[in-house]
Amino acid sequence: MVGRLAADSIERRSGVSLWRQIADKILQAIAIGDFTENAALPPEVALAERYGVNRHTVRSAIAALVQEGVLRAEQGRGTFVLSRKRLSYPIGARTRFSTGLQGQTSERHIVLLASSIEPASQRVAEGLGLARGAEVIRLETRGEADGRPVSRAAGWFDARRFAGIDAAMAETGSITASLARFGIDDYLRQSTVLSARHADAADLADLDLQPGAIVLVTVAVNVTPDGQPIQFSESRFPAERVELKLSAL
Amino acid sequence: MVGRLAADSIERRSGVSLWRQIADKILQAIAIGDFTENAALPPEVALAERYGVNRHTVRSAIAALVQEGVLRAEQGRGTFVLSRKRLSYPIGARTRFSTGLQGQTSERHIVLLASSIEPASQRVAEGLGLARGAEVIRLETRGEADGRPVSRAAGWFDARRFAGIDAAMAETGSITASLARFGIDDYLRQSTVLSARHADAADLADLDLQPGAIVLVTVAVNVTPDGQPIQFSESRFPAERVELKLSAL
DNA sequence: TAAATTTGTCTATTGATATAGACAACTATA
DNA sequence: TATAGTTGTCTATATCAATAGACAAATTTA
Repeated sequence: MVGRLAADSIERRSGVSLWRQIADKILQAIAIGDFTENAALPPEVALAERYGVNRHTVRSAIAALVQEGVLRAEQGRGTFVLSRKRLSYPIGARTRFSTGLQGQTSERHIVLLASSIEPASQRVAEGLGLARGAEVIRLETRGEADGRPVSRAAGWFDARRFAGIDAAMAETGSITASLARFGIDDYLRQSTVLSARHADAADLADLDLQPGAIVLVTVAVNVTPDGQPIQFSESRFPAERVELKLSAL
Repeated sequence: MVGRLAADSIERRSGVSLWRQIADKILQAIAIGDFTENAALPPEVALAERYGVNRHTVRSAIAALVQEGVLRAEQGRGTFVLSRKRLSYPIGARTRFSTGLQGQTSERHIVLLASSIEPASQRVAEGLGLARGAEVIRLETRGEADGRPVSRAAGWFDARRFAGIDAAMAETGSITASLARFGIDDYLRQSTVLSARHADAADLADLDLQPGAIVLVTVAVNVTPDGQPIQFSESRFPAERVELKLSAL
């Protein structure tokens, strides 16, 4: 089934280099739990044989993962798994950043990277039920768990209703707490649309990824319990570090 | 924003070739609605300039998408968009294949590709609440909409409780209808875990993809209204043709 | 009809990717 | 202390990916 390391399947002249494909497979095997932390990877020659490629090609894949901080290679001994399994990020009616990751990480927080006021684009206006061009506040945030970026999000709010939410966010470091200042005690996830793509230059910088990585993208609308839209957001998650757990369905 | 064609961001020596990255971006722009059906793409020289690559590199990307049936190039005239937007596949408490795609496609159905009886693997046993190694029935299916594959799934059922569900599935072409024969009138999605990866050889064949494509993967458990697990499943969706809409949370 | 625009084809060159083989350096173990 | 097993480095070669330039072929527009 999905991505056991035993899998055959390497595609030539696909536009994705063999070393990147093999790196992907190793990452997947780790995420799935085929290798626990500190476990030794099979030796390079064995991997090369398994995938039907040259040993040097396997070495390129391993070099990329060492660079990425996932593996550690020791001459004469072997190559070992450093990283933990993927975080399981919950998405449901009451998705909240920090509560969802409890138990999986010792530390997590949201950093406000930037904020601005801008006219609403077509899709933001639709999501928030505003006229196109109406003023909205945009908050750019990054979610971090144990010091590693696990999400990068842009959130839009009606500028008239939520004037000053940028300052509140900077102060509290929490969307939930910031909304509470505007009398929003509870909010629900109304809709979420999910897609995946290759990371672009912005993703690489924002999420500290290596080129060629895959990102999961969610576009969501949060509403008050009576259905009034309050937040439109687009979030990006590194597929190699995060899986999305759809809960409370 | 996500993948406006205006975006800069092409990564060199990433292990993903420039032509594949550009093909991805064009696909995304189409999916997002930047190009409607039959619309003309910008000329090759303009695309080359926009992405900062040679015209021949853009041509490689276009050639791949022509091969894929997404674009049509006409000498002297231009390059045109053939394919429709991505399907929006709903996932929620009551996810059903054919009801969910109503209105988006004129035709849709599930094909039973294979079935077998096998001992439950660790994760299947966990999902179904069975002992590891207990007999389970595996159904391999493909979802098609307007003749194009939009999903590829494996579903596992307790072999004792659902003996003969493979025949029922072959006959009815519907999981819901097959379960009804065993007295299951209603079932709910208990959990869904979502990830993304590069397509492997099996995905390419199963979903009729070109090498280098991305697949979304869901692993889910369906339960009866009183919480009894009845189905464990793993589904793969071509990210270029399908987005997942998380609904009714 | 002429000019401008656009895709198609060809040649040539450079750099990244992948293969092949040999051997050094380091570690663990018989 | 050999020996086997493993990662690290080097050279060489072939193929793919990307750049560069020129011109042909088809279509649209002035």
